[in-house]
Amino acid sequence: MSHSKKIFLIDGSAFLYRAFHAIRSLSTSKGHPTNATFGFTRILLKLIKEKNPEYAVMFFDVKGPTFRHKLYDQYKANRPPMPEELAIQIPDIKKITQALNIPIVEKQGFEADDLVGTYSKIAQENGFDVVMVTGDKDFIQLITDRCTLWDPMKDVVTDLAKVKTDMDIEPSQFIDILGLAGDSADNIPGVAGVGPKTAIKLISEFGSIDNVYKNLDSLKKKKKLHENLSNSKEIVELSRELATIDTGVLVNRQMDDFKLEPFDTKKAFELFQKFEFKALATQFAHKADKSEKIYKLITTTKELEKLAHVLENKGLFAIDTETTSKHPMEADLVGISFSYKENRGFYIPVAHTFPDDIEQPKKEDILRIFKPILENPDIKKIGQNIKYDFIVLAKYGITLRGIAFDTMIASYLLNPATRGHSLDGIAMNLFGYKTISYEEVVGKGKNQIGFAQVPIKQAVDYASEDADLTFMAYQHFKKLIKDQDLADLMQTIEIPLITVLADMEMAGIKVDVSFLSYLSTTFDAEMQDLKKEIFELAGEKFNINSSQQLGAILFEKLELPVIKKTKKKTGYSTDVEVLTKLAKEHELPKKLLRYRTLGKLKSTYVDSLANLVNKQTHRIHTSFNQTITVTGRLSSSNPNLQNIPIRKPEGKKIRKAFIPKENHLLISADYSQIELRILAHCADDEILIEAFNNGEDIHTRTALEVFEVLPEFITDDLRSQAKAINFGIVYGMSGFRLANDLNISRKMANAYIDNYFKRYAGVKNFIDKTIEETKKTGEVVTLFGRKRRLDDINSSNANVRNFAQRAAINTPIQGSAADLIKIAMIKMSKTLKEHKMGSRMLLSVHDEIIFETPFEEKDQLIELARTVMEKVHPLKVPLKVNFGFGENWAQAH
DNA sequence: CGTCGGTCGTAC
DNA sequence: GACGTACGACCGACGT
Repeated sequence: MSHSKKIFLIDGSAFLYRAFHAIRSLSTSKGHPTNATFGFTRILLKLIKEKNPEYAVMFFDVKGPTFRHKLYDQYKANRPPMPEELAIQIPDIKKITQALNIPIVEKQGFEADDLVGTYSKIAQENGFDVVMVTGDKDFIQLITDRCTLWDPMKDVVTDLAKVKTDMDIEPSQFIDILGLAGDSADNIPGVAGVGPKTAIKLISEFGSIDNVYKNLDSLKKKKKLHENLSNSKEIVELSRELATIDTGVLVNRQMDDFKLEPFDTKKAFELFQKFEFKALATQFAHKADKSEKIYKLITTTKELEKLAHVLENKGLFAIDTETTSKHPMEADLVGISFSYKENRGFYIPVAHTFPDDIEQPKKEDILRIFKPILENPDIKKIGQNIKYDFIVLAKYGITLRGIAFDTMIASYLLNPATRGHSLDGIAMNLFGYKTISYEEVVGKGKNQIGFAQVPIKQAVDYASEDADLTFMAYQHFKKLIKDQDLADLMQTIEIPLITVLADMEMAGIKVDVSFLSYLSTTFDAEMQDLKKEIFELAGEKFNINSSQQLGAILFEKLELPVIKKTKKKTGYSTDVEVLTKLAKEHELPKKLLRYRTLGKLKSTYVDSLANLVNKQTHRIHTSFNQTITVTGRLSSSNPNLQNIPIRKPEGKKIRKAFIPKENHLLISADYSQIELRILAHCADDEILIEAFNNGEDIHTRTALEVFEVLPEFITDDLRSQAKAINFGIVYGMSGFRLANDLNISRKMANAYIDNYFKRYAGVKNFIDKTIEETKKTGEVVTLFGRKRRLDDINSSNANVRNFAQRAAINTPIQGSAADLIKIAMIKMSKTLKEHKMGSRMLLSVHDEIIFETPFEEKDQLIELARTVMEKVHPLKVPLKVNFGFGENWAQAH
């Protein structure tokens, strides 16, 4: 077997364009386009991965005229100039090529093609096999038994044999084909009426252009062709010359210059970070130098005391707990790690069950030694999602005090639009550091073990690293948070909120399990009946929960009218709107609607709630997530207690299952129209402010203004239409949507909106100003300085841009409301403690707080909560809180 | 057998 | 195309 060396000659310029057009839009969060860069990088990595080249070189065109322009002034004259979006990516692309250590060659006055041709020749003379990496057919002329063509995007190889069989020509004859056919992309004319097919036929028949013209007479039968050829002799010569790739460019590089070096991983990583190629960045993350890290296992009493002493003296450290569950209310402590300095970490095993010969310290000793420090508010603690650690430690009688910073929250505040603020991700982003993954330690799938079963030696590295990186991330984030003016928001709202939420999660809420099981049974009974009837109506059994199968029954078998398609156009829509319309003409959709309602309630609420009741507390402990939403709202999960039904009677039954503990009431405190009040404040709108100051019904007032009728003519229907308009304003509504909602014509809906903006001129002005400002700064800000970047507001895509515009209106309103209720919760928590109340806050549902209050405290609680919540922060309009109470959540509302 | 996108429906 | 913010159940395609 011969082992001649192989070199890859890459036509970089061709790939620029192909990558640019293959990926339509991609850009960094700051709006810098990266579509071409990404596509280019992908091709390059594919090449390297699949072909593992020993030698390679990348060629680019150089701006400016080439010898072809001198031959023919119209050369490439029809080409539009390179799009600006692409031009600005070229330096990026070159940087990446350099980081991957692919040599770049360019030469003034020549195209990449000519350099490929020249080096192809030189390489072969030096005994190399050559692969020309390009999608451009012109290169066929260069193919030899030692030189092939590879199109990496289509993964097609063209070699000598293929040229011969497919076209029945020698590669060198391909130039003559181009000469006859021309190339519209390069504005090379060729012969009129002769395209690639005719050209191939002619050349394969006659051998060359010369011979075609020598034998022109034999084509006389084909009159038109004969005529065109006769008229084009000069042009054909020119075209042929233009299509000829120059293989004799004067160049000065040696083959050895193209021997590849390993990637500059660090540089590549940094570039991928910069361009926000997350998967690639992860792939290129340099394993940071772990040798400088010192992680220590702490087991003896002496060591425990020494560590405690050091932590106390430092006055600031990161803490992380290892446990048996990711749900803190279910979790038992397995170990604790600390770090007070970068690259240092300490791990205290508490309850490992892996049988190794390391003796673990006694739990009582650990708690005794560390409790004073952990509970000392003057010793500052840093955590990554420290609410979790707070709850775990609370189970061991430790109240974590002095929480000063949470890296997860910092990451969130810096960019709330990012999904996920895990320590792994943060370490990657800040330091390009790849952490030991949780899976690496505990395995995954069915082989997964609990952290307690992890050998202590392994746990030391994993757990210490978490504390260490938390500390390091803190140092970085602290500065970033300050620089971005987020420190106030962090210190006065988000950090104090952590323990408030932890208390609420620990408190949980009691549920009437037997009532839930009764609901489950009755829902199920009705569903079974409906199911039978639906199958009879359909004439067959099918999966009712499958919208796809349902669509087939409704629209194909029963031939009901198709109202709308699903978004992806994959099928028929079967949502409520559609089924409600169909219900008028057929029983099946009617029954199905009922089935859906019950099924939803049963599976999403009744049954799943019953499963989430804690075995020890007999209550449901949701998680309030502080780092999820883009606007600053909280979210709730496991279960989500923020979307328990209320609007329809069957749904409302589920709220009856949420009950207070004995001798207590549930009290709901609900901000009235908080978002519209914030709008009134931000927009400084005369009518809105006046209406709220006078305590008017805001929807009625809107009806008066928009419909221009006298108060005595405002019907319930008009009021509810006005309500829809008010909602729409906050969400950045379109006439289309309003028309749909109100079942009126689009014209009418637009007229309402026009009228609204005429009357509420402050609101109109606020919307215009907000969008204008967002265009300049690229971000929106809430009353308390919470930020959300909206770079899409300058997008050239109207859909994307409109979306950003609506978000620009909604975010300050929704986000400021979130700020306010968070402050109210913090103040309420403090107030309840100061007054030594038996009442507890249990839940928060965006504009509502739920309390569990001893019977005798009811009036006091309401009075306190009213004061705290209504006076939470002065606005240009008063804040109003409505209270409800009762022996279940349905009554309290 | 897990993952993930699509569809649907619940809340504020 | 067409109103903001969430969570989650279920299906079905796809990959291991």
